[in-house]
Amino acid sequence: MNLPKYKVIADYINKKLSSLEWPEGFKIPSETELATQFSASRMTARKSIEELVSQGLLKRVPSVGTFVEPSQAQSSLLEIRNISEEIKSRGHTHSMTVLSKLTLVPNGELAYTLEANNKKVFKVIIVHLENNIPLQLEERYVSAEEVPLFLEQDFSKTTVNEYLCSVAPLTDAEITIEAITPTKILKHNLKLEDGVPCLKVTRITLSNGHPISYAVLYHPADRFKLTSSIHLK
Amino acid sequence: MNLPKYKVIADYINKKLSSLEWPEGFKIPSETELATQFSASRMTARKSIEELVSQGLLKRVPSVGTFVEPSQAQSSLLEIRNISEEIKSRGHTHSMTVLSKLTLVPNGELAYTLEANNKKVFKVIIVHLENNIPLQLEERYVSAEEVPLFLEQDFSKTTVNEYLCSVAPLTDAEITIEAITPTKILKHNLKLEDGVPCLKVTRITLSNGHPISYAVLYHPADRFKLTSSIHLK
DNA sequence: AAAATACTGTTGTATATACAGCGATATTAT
DNA sequence: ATAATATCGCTGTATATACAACAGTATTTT
Repeated sequence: MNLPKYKVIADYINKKLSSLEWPEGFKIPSETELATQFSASRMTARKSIEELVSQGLLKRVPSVGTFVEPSQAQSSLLEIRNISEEIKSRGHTHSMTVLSKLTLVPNGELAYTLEANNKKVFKVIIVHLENNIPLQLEERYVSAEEVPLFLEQDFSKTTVNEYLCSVAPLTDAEITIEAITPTKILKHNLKLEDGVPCLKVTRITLSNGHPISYAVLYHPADRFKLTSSIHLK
Repeated sequence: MNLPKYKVIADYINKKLSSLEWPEGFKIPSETELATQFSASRMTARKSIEELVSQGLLKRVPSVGTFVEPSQAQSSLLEIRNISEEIKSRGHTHSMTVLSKLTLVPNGELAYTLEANNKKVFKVIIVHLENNIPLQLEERYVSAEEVPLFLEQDFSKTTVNEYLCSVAPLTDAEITIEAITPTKILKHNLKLEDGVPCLKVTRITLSNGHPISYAVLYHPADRFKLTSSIHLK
């Protein structure tokens, strides 16, 4: 690993925050102090702090100092990935059908988000069924570099996410939720009635700062809701 | 006005973007070009660009250039309540129109979720506009018992959430997200084209274990995405 | 004792500079 | 023609430096 220096400093601060060594309201070392501590220039230390400020973890008060913010509400949106669990918890049967499985070299946005320029990416398309009725179409792209044995798995038995969790620590996720009008193919695969819109959930998953998976999940609007409980601190 | 120079440059870029002079996909001038144009240093021009990148308006591709992103509303899930902040952070104007304001005694599910059997509940319907284009229809039910002075507020100036936050600590939220086909009234109020589905976000907010608000937020699918970054512990 | 003043620490803005990494293009060699 | 090589442009990181603005504290003056 060869992280840039400002990341190193940001990681250091992050650790202090997550360990609560620097609790809510704590005044963290000044830019100058951090700079000398890490033999960096003040501007570099500043950049680290600003990253955390933009994440809402710190707050700056001009002429006074930088302080630890109250910890944010955390969303349990993670449950999205566990469609299998969710179906089983309703006492229904969950099954999967693998529609396709292939290797490609992406270009454009996909290459960019997966940091896979001129590198191989695996793609699978899977339909998740609840009591044999389609509930989700999963279109999944996985970095071949990060997860080389991906295609050898049997995804009618193990879910993609279960497998990914077992081979790499998933550290970050970026989720986008949209409402869309389904394409013809989507309508066919999800056995949709005319006029039923779709929920489209796009999820980019990172493992230690590197993207390993790009998932697009489609749900029929008439059979699916996303729910999440959040405790606000 | 005595704006710092990097703000001046950022405003300049923003103007180019909102006027569509620099359309989606356009490669904007490089850091060096902007710097010389404004007689600033490269680092200052860079700071302007980075501000807009963090707002999702621009995207940088190392060694290649900086490009205009497709304009789409973005919101992190925790900021759902803060649509006003979100719009302002994009340098756009946020305005609200109150469509209706009334008191009712609910029955059925609403009475149940608000724990308001035979009790009064306030209802308001508000349209949120970004640059005078509707971006959200808010249908809000608030427990009269918990927030007795609710209807006396001017919700064309203060958002409902700002007010609720000021009178009660919001501790928990339960969010449901759906895709729906808009009703006629909804189509009219959000000025929707035919065939455009809607994102429907339902949020029940609790204060110390008691529900105080039931909100239904509708967003046009072609103008809005919900995004959320999550750090997985 | 109270008020005015100076000092120190911290963040905010701005510049000039340097080099690394990489994509794209042009040039040269095969 | 093709392949190897060099060059250029652009972003990314890093440093050293300078000054402004302001809060809080210490010191001096009244």
